Amino acid sequence: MKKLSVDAKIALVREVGEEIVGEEELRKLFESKAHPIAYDGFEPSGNIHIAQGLLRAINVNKLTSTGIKFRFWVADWFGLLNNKMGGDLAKIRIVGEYFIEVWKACGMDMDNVEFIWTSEFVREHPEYWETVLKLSMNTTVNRVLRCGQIMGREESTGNPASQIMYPLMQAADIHHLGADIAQLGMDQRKVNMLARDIFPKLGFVPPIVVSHHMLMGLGEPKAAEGLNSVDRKIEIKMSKSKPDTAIFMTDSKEDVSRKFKKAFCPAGKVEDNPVLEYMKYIVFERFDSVKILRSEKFGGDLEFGCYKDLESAFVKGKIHPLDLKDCCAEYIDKLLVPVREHFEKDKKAKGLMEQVRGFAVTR
RNA sequence: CUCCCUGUAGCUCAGUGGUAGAGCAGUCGGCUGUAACCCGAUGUGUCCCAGUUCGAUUCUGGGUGGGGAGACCA
Repeated sequence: MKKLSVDAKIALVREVGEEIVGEEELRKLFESKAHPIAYDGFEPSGNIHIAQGLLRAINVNKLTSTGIKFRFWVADWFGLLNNKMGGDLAKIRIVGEYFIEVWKACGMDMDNVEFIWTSEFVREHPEYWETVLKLSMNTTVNRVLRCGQIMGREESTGNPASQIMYPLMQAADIHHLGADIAQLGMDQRKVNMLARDIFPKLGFVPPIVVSHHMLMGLGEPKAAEGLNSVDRKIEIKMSKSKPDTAIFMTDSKEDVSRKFKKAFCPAGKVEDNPVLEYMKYIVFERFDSVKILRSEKFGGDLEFGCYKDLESAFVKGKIHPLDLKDCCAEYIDKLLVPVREHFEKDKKAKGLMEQVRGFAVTR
């Protein structure tokens, strides 16, 4: 691996982080450690879409290229707490294995990624609970409840006490995983901030928080009036509960093009344009040059070497939304080909996929 | 453990002793070289069981799920 300067490393982290809290600490971290630890956690649940698959891999690889080692927290117990897969731990574990296979297949830098299962880790580290209790003593019920959005729950009848446990446990994760950096999505920032606030009281080092962008869903972003920018992003993010506005890692080519065909894509507009967004965050991250195929009737083929050029051409009306859609679908599909192949050829992976497909999706 | 309230379409809710509606969402079609907007179409749902009744979603009882309060400590 070629040596990067601290500035170059920080620049890469900035590419991943839509928000970085503690940038000065990040500089010191890179100056003092060759291999800082970053963590991300995920609840295994049902299908895995490209924001969790492709985008996650892109971000992880950027960070590991700076020397960062990633710890992936396979949050099986959290999934249980959040009633994923009907609260069936056995199913949750199978889905967790399935997710890992997807990342293997889509090019994640597995040499610098370690997967740690919550249920196993906690069993081996009972001191984890002491941290949970101490955290609970240093914050308020209101503050913990305000972290509720990290559980991604929409409406719910009743307020399970798990809503208290979950954020406290997640904060404890950061410490016990030895994470210097909490590298989760913007939807997880509230717990990370909670951890930054409380950790000093317990004598722990507060994490640097690098929050990545939440890829929006393919539908028209609605119902977003009156929300602040973070809440809005969470509201319009890609969600497996709206299957036609999310591209899944194991979707067929036909699924991909059908979904893009239905996608919201206002001509010449950059804001709230999911297709353009996927071009930026995924396609141009993985391809040096992108070709838009058009018949002579519409002006012939176009080629772009970077996202900015494509964006300005689109804004000027030089690219029709339908051509952009077809192009984006084509390139995303190219990225899914190896995933499909893996799940076709690898027996273990194939078995996992079939089991996951057999599970009724709870939420 | 006791009492009160409550359970109707994916969501928010109407409604009637004679086999159920609205808004939003969704799906489909039309319009545009995409989608959206707009227009049109589209709802195999009354928590479960028993009873009363010619007939219950509507009444009664039990069960179960949800919410609230009380009781023990005083």
